[in-house]
Amino acid sequence: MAEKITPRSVDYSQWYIDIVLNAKLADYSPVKGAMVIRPRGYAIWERIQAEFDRRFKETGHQNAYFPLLIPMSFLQKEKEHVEGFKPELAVVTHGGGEELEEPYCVRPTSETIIWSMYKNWIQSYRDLPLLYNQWCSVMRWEKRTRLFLRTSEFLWQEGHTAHETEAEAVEETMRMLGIYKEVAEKHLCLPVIAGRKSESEKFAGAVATYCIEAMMQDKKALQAGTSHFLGQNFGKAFDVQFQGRDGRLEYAWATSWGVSTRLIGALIMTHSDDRGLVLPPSLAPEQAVIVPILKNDTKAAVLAYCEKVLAELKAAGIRAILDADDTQSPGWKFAEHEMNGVCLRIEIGPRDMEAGKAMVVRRDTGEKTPIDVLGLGARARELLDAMQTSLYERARAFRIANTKSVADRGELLAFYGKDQGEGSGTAAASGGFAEGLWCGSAECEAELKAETKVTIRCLPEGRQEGIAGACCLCGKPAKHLAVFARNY
RNA sequence: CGGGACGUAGCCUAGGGGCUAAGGCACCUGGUUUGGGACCAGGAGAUCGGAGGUUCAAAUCCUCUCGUCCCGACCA
Repeated sequence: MAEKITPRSVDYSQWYIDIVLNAKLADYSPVKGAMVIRPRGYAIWERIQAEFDRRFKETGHQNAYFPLLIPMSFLQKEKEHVEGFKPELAVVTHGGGEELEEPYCVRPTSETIIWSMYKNWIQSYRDLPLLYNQWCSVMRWEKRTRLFLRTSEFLWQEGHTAHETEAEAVEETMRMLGIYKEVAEKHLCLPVIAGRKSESEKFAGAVATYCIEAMMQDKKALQAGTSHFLGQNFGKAFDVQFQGRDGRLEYAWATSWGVSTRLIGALIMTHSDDRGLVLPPSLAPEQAVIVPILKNDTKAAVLAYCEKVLAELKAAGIRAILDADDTQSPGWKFAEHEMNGVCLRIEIGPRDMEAGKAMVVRRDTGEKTPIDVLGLGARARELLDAMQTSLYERARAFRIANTKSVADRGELLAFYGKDQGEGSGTAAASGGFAEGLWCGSAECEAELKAETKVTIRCLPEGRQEGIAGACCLCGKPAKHLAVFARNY
């Protein structure tokens, strides 16, 4: 059984790939570095999208769409931006059989083309704020790719807003970070740390980058979303000036923020197990599957009974299916639905039918409970809710158990082990999150990275007050509390 | 872009100069089954990644090429 999935303890990376492929979430494509998102994976993305999109709209944002291709010269208008993205651009040099006068790049992110348009749309403070978002794909020519986590083309949303004042833009940056955290925790059941990036880790062209960071089961960090305060960098680069209430011209203040299909990778690496995918009920395409136990003499009766149960589940608002295929054995179906991450399995055979019961099995715990078919919808709902809570709590407990406060260099190095090795990714290899004080110098950061591959994931929000003590790297007076980890 | 491994059916693997390229999984047909990945019988599926060369003879040897994976470097 389950020879299809490499256990996490043997090879975490391979386990992850096995889950993605076997649960039919995605597949490798003929295009190097690009993957196909299959219907089962896309269905999850659609549910994630729906949660974000609703909140974007509730906070006043509108969806729009900008071109895939961006004139190369646009990228060059913001110095740091072009430096940051140039190495990973795909460039279009020909069109209609002729060489283009000016090459286009395939968007790696859309700040530049969007701000080139904002110039036309913003003249007065009355035109602000402009709160636009687009759902699209972007392309970054990555040298080394991993399904969902890093592919050359990926799906995401990018919000781009323009504001009258710095304070408003900062507020927007934090509002969106808050929405990311809320959806990550409530729906993806990912406990995340929200915080600010260090200078060296921030977005190319931003004044400040904020992020949410999650811990995967191998104790490595995964950046799950980012929100940038861009200051007036793009306003100036694209000459987006407006006349303010005082009659003076000022450059617009900007933010941008994004989450991508990488979230699906986070979902997998946080909750799934050696049997396959485990999904939070709120995002699972199938929340329950009824597996009938069919025997020759009782087949018709059991199936009819299952149909009634299915109707009751649906009436209770549960996304349920009936697996009536009689060419596969129940055991085969059990394994298959576990692989696919169906939250509840409801076994119904002649014995259950006689007793008016169904055997309900939770995907995350494997717990089996015989439940009266009368009122099954409501009970299933309770189980799904409990599962949603417990996935989050379990992940949170895991993160806490693998987070350590460190006072000095010795403790930090001991926590991560001298040699990073990556251990080809066995779950024990990565240490976890370390919390320590930091002086703020890029040298400390760079040195640590070179030595151990550990980086500052973020400076957690709300914990930066009253910092006193020595930098855990160099011993000089500290300015920040930092969360350290190896990351994806 | 450096180091390594590898391309044989949808997938995994055998065959390393010779006669009809072998097996497992998956697939199709029929039947018996069905409470943790069922069984029997039959069937379909391959110009052995591509090009060139050596040879009476190439999946097999040589050269080139394309591609994939792993490890680095790179990377929100």
